Amino acid sequence: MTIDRLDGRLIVLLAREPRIGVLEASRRLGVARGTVQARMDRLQSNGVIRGFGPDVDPAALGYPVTAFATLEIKQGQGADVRAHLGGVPEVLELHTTTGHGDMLCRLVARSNADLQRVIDLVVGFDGIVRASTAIVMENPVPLRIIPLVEQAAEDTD
Amino acid sequence: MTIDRLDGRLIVLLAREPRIGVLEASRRLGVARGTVQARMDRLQSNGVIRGFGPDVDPAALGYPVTAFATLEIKQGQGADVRAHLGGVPEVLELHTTTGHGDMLCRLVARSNADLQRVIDLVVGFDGIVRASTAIVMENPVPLRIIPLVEQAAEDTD
DNA sequence: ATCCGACTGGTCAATCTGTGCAGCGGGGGT
DNA sequence: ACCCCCGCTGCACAGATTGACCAGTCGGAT
Repeated sequence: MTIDRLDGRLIVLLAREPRIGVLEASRRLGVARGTVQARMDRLQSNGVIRGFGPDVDPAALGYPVTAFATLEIKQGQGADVRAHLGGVPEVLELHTTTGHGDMLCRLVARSNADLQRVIDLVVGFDGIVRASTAIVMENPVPLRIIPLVEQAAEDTD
Repeated sequence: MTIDRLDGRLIVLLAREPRIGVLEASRRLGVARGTVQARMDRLQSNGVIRGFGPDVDPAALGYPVTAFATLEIKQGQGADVRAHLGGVPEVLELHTTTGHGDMLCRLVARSNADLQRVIDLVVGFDGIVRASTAIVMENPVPLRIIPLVEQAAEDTD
């Protein structure tokens, strides 16, 4: 998929004011409503826009501590470990990677003390050989997509 | 902040069907429309729901490669490094952490070859002493929040 | 020259939103 | 035991938005 400048502007607009409607968006972008509708449909069926899920802040839910854990897995235990971690709510995402570890996961916890519980929960599983954890102190760049969208839109013309 | 079961059900519903309106949501949850409106307002002003940004898939934008880089920073260069990385669109998020590295960032690239360019861009900066990169192969658990929301809602009663 | 896809600008009925209202009930404080 | 307050309900209203159409225009490709 490629996106053009109008797609880019639309996505940025949606990101900045998510509650905006199709009509208002068309006014802002200076195009007809039908165009915005068509673009949004296309972006969604292309999979560029997966959806408009609510952006929930774990900290506000009582989970202010974030950490990343690098896991080393016993050969052939990958599927079991995936299933195990998938069942732990505090595991927000899980990746299998190249490099020193075999997996990388993002964890949240209610406190530093609670993080110990979560780590025990995660690591206390047979297929996991070793784990090393990095606690997040600051988040200078929160998960963002706009700069990339803008670059992708530029590259198209 | 704490959330109750109704908040939890509302968030889950919004996550599953983001385009749903207040009226339809109230029907599904079996409560009055005003209640849903009040809950949504509260969740948003509490910061539990940050917004409803479009969920953009970098892969669909032409950036199918994801990697995590652990960076070691020269003493006192933190602010400069943050600013530098903030200016790179391919840096989707950045954290400062405890542990072996000093920072952890998520990168995307157009290809494995392109990843080299991105890494050079990221690392080619004076304040960065060393970097180690892990390329993501699979993503068994994509970023999710629902299980945590459900747990938080349970814990409340 | 012609076709085609994309965009425009307009209409239509149906629906949803924001807002305000009075009534009701339980939990908590006095 | 009593009363107050807050949250929820059910309802109403005007105004705005949506999804679905349509014919006309435009530029690029064949």
